[in-house]
Amino acid sequence: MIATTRPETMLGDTAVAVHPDDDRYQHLVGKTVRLPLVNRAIPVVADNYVDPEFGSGCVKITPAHDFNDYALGERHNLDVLNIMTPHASIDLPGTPYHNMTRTEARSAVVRDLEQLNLVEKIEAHKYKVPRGDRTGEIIEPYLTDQWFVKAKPLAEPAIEAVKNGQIRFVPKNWERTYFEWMENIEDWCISRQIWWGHRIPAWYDDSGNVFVARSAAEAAKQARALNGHDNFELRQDDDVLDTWFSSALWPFSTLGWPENTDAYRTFYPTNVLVTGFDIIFFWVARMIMFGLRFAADIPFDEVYIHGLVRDSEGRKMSKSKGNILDPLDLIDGIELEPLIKKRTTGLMQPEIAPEIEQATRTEFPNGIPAYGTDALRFTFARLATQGRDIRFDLGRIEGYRNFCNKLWNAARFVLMNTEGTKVVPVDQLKAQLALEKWIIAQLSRTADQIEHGFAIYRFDIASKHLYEFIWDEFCAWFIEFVKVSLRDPTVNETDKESLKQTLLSVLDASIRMLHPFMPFITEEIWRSIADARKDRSIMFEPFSEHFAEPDEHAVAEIEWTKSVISSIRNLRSEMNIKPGERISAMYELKCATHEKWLTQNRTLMMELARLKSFDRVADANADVSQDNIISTQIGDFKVLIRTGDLEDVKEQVARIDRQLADLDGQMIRSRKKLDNDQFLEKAPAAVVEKERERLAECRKTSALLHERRKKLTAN
RNA sequence: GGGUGCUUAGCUCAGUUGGGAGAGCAUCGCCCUUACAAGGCGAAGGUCGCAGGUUCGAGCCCCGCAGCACCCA
Repeated sequence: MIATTRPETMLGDTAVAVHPDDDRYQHLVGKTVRLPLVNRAIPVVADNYVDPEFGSGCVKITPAHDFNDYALGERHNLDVLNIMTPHASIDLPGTPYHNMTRTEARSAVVRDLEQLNLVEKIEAHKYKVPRGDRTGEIIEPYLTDQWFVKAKPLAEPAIEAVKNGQIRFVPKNWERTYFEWMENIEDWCISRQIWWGHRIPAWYDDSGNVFVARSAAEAAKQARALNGHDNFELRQDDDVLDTWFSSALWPFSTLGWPENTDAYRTFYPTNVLVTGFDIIFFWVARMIMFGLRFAADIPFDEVYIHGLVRDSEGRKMSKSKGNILDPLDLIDGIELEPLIKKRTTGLMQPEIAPEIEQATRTEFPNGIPAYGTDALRFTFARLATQGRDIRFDLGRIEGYRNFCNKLWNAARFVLMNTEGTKVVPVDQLKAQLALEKWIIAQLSRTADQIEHGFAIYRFDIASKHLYEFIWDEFCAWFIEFVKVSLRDPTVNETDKESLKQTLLSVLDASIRMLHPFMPFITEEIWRSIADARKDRSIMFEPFSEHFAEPDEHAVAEIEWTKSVISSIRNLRSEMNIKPGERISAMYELKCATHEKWLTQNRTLMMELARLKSFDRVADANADVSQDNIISTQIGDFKVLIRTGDLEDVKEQVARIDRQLADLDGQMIRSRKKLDNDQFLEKAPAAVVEKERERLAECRKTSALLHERRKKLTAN
């Protein structure tokens, strides 16, 4: 008793197989059985392929119409009987099934078996049916003659080239994928039944002899030599080479190979291949195999594997699925209706158009706004992480479009304030002021991080640091500092000129580093910086430059200044003081360094924190006891502000309580750690010290919050 | 069936030899302050899929489970 999902193929059965250990059928192995309908005697064979638990434990074997059956047939030397024509109709002259289509034959076979009372039962069975990508037609195995490339001898040196580090994958873990495939490589079928491509260079004569040659003439010559006469007709193979076969030749065939051209000598091997993981074995592996075989060398040193851009639901973008995002539409923008039209034309399955239209209307109710080339390019750089999927999110590109805008506006400010200022390389700046040294140090650090990011192919890291430098340091702080200083009558003209030059030159250096990520805006800004640049291009300028050692003292000073300003802003916001309103503030200081820093940056603090006065008090605690005074601290530097009317006391108390609860939790954890002898003994000293500092800091803050809370609730 | 990978804030994702988690967008509050409202200044939001283990200490290392994705057959 056997089961099948394709009854018509039983016409091509050439054996019945059972499991070698299956006691039920041991006695039948080696005997023959009679195949109904066509009355063929076929052997019973034993093979591990059979699952004795499944069905009756007997499997019908149709080598010409099933991959597994074919393999089994090879093992047992079975007849291979192809029962169909290329058009999938039955090819069994002399039987009633001859010329039936496969579906007609399926019904006929079932009917005839039923008539013979040979059908035990018919039951529904769910299984995966492979379908053609283009037509949706069901695909079933069919035995034909095709050309294969013997892969193992090619694979061995290709595996070695990666194993010994000649070729490196980035990220490295893709080597596993490569090895997995290469070490289990099977012979490569290179015949393709399509109309375009490189036609297989094999010719057949009338007697079925085959001649592989570079040209028809050469094939004819071979045929003449074999047949001893000219009386034959040669027919070239109808199939074309697998597209990857031609692609595998690409690294050297494009350079003139097999001629020993200049280009070939110069550019083979090249240094890096950038591609997607989905074609590591389709293309990358085959280029390596062919390169080693035909060009006698690896085709490239490094393979950088990037992620695959998917739609917002994580599906692979596909024209036939109608979920593609055209980069040009992201750059120029597109209205909803044209977008729908674009997505629903040329579909392979036109019936899904309404579905696509609905999905498009939901996802892009207003079409797609124009984001510009620079924003798109920068977004992809930021998204180029080591993951395998990049789910495209319009929110991200919008954020980076805003970054483009930010840069443009910052450049406007710089240009407006630096007329007549000469731009110079950063290491030639005079830069006497701490805030100049600070921004240069930040720029220098950013340059290091970018260089590092590029070196390890982490474009996301490189672009992230540029973004943060430009927005969070240059725009948010440096420009604001410069504004204040340029207006400050106590700052002398020499320093102001120097400041302008630093401002302009740091912008210049920044956009040169940004240029690979945002080519158009940076070019435009760069040319605007000096008249002499009108007919030149940023493309030919140095990407980065030499920076002197960062001045850590200046960095500490300005970072401290920033945190004083931030702390005051924080207090103001908590007290609901309007941003424009000038308030009085006081401070208590205990160290000479702070005193010096304060003196030097007092104006910056007063302006950027919107203060009308900023005076020293001897004892902050004494003042804190007054009404409407609250305080915060940066290390042991205390800041107090006088508030107006306190509104929303409840809300403030609630916030303080939340903060206190949070602090309590932290202090408990810290104490627990510090009470643990094992921790003190085994953790590095620096970690222990950090924990102690954290606890001390928490205690200070906690005390301060308690004070503030007491005052709030007392009124 | 075999292989590979993923699961972190409402969404999309970072998190580099293990030392108490970040970004963009969205959200909330206050501001049209002369580069920028596509902005400024603040804020809120996460028992890092679940359950064990190793460790003084785990988002990160190990075992198991669940869910998802892709590749090969």
